[in-house]
Amino acid sequence: MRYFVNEFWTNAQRAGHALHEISYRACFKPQLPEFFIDRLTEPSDAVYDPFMGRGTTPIQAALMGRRVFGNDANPMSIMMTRPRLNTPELCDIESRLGEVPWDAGEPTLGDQNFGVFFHPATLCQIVALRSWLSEREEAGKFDYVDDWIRLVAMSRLTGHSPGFFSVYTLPPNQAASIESQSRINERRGQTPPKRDVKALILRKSRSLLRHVGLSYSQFDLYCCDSRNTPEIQTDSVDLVVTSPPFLD
DNA sequence: GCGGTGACATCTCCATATAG
DNA sequence: CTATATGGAGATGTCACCGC
Repeated sequence: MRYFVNEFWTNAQRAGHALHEISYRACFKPQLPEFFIDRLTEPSDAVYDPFMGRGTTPIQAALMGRRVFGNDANPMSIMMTRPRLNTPELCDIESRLGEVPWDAGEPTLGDQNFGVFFHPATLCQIVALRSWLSEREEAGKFDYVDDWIRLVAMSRLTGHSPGFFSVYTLPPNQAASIESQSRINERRGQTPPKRDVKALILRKSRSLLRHVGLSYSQFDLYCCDSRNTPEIQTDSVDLVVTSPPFLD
């Protein structure tokens, strides 16, 4: 048995299951919920995070065979968590990506403001994917493969290496305004290069799924004020692991 | 005015994994 | 092995706004 004492924030403790590797404004290491889930629950017990954020606690609990309850007031949380609790096969992702009409994207004037981040051809591909996913949703065809593709696309939008859709910018857990990105481009003497959206989504998917995937049905995710979650029955949860909203 | 404050705004450096 | 990709509950600098 290995004990990590006050070592949950160091680089040495960062390695976890590949499914955790989604950037977010703030994210604790999976070893933290793992530490408590391991000691305080048994398989099939229910674990709940009322402020799940990118979903580290639900993902880790599911990996450990626990039942999962998750909640966050931010609707993006479900988009970032749900696809990783029920992962598609790589071949299904690839064939679905093949259905997207990548050349049909028509950026609006508003979209074109993001030209400081994206090459025009890349922007067209992003817009094509966005429209296609919206149409799938409206037609009631949106499934777990689409859910996965949306998550990976969101996680690839901007970053500071060629694995992202954007030109070099701040790290993916940070945000640069359009004005500040103009300054970054000028200082570095750079313009956004062409990027292959489909290829990058596939590459990140391969990385996220390089360990065993998750096919898990025992999860309930909500987008509520955590003070009022009537769907979660009294006494139905064995352990709460969370990190409440913080001020920095 | 003045010091303290802020789910701010902007940007750096380093450990680790992986490719070659 | 070396080179590159990638992720940072990070590390600082601004500046409107507050109570006094």
